[in-house]
This record gives sequence, structure tokens and C-alpha cells, in this order.
Amino acid sequence: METPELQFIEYLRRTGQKVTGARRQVLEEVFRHHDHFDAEELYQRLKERRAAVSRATVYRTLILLDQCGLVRKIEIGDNRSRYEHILGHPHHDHLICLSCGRLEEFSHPLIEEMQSQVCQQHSFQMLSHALQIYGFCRECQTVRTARP
Amino acid sequence: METPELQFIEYLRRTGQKVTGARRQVLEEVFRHHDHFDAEELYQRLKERRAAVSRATVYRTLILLDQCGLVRKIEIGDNRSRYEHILGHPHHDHLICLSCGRLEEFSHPLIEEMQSQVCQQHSFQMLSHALQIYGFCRECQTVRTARP
DNA sequence: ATCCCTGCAAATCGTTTGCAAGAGC
DNA sequence: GCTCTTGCAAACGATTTGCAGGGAT
Repeated sequence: METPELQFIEYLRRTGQKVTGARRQVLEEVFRHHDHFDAEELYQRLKERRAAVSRATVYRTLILLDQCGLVRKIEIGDNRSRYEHILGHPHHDHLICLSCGRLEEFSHPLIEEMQSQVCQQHSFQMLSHALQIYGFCRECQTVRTARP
Repeated sequence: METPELQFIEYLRRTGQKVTGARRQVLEEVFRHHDHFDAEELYQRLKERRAAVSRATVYRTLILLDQCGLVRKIEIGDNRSRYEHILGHPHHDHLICLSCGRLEEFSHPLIEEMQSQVCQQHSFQMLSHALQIYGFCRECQTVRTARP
């Protein structure tokens, strides 16, 4: 089994790009936690660890990690990209709480299966998919104040 | 059966807001076509028709139309909001072509049903949901050039 | 030695907002 | 007449980019 690091290095070599310190540090930080983050959060985490990586490089590296399949970009509807790493993290979708903003994960094989059906019917070649369910999580159902 | 116009007027009255010319014109333009658009496109269409509505008002009115359930906001992953009107347009999801950018619609009642199941299991109170499938449409499957 | 990569700051893009003038009730 | 709305332009937040210097192969 390939580690994320090897997979990234292999990808960079294959596409004529370089394995640099900054890229290693971003990769390491991305795989340090199992949660959802945005570019700014990742940048701040790196800063706290005194990793000398600029915001621009964080953005640039996230694009690479997305392209080589180590990271998945998520859009939850506020025009701000979130990311999550993929290894050891099988495909899943998200319940998004409109009150507290929490992302809860779920997966449902039958839904996936039906998506394939739909694609067949439409002669559509699926590469990926994303399903978001918006509403109130267990904790927020008593205090129903959706934030806009 | 209520027309979009009546529904909008009723919503504005109920919430202490005013029925203005600009709002009428935006509403009219939104329901003139059955397709997906972003704020800028809508603004340009209004301009072509010599409707004196500013960009700011377009944005502000789209928020109202979304809130009162006449319009649905769609995020397809490029950090830019698209919209579609809802009346005469039952709930559906989208196949998004990564090559030509076209949005194809589909709906699958069983998928919806299973989503409800998932929510029940998670004690999650669903308000809405969105499912996007990314890939290549029939036409673009021969020329496979995904745009980034 | 040759490219590629980086940080920085400026540019960009979509969207939101403060304010003074204008329109609906 | 009071209040809500509008247009404008400036502000904003996330992301991208041009460039000159530094690093990887």
C-alpha cells in the first residue's frame, strides 16, 4: 500500500514537477488531521508549526493534491472551498448544519448505485459526485436559528 | 394555483417589504427562461431589455427570491453561484459536464427516499439537498479535455 | 545550468455594503 | 411623512497571478 507521500512524489515526478520542502509540509499538515478545513485554516496551522509556507503556496499545493487524488474539494454553498484528505477516508457525503455549520459524514452504497444507473440512462460518464444535505443537526434542532 | 408574482408579493407584504419596479423586473426575467444562470448573466439580460436595475439590486433580489422559495441557488464547484427558478420545475439534481460546462437535469425518487432514511438515522432534520455528478456528457466523451 | 517553485504584493473575481437620493405605502 | 429601496462606488473575502530571487534536479 502506497503512502500519501509516495503517491504525491510519484505524481510530481510523472508530471515534471518538483518535490519541495513547502509541498512536503503542506501534504503532512493535510494528513495530520481527519477533518474538513479551508485554505486559510490550513495556512494558519502551518504557521503555528512554524512551517514557512505562504498562503499562495497553500492554494497552489491544494490544487495539486486535488489533481492527484489525495484531497477532495467540497463546496457547501458559501462560495468558499473546503478540503478533506482521501486516504484512509472512503468516499462519503455530507450533512451540513445550517445553524452551527458542522459537517457530518455519511455514506450510502445504494445511493451510489442509483447514481450509476442515472448516468447510464443519460449516457453520462461519471468521474465524481457530491451530495449535500442541508438542515439542522441533532444539537441544533431545539434552538432553530439558521444563519443566513 | 399561485403565480410566482403573487407568491412574491405575498412574501414581501408578510415580511414588511415593498413591491417595487426593480423587484418585479428581476422576477419577470428570472421566470422568462427555463435555464441556469448566474447573477451577472441575469444582470446583462435585464440590461439588454433596458430594464434599469443595478447589479446590486440583482444580487439583493436573488437573495429574497431564494428565501421565499421561488428560486434555488446551485453550487457547482467554481465558487460562483448559479440560480434556477422553481415553479413548474420540480426538484431535480444535476449532471455537470467538466468539458463543456453544460448542466443536465435528472431526478430519481428513490435517491430522495434514501436521503430521508439517512437523515432519520442521523437524527438530522433535512431542509434541502443537492446532488451533483461530475463527468463528461454524451457529446464530450469523444473529445476528452476536461477544463480545470 | 536549467527550470521550476516560492513569497510577496498587487490584481482579480464574485459578492456585499454605506450612503445619499428616490420611491412605495 | 416615514420607511424601505435603489444606484453608485467603495469595501470585502477568497483566490489567482506577475515577477524577481531561491531551490531542486
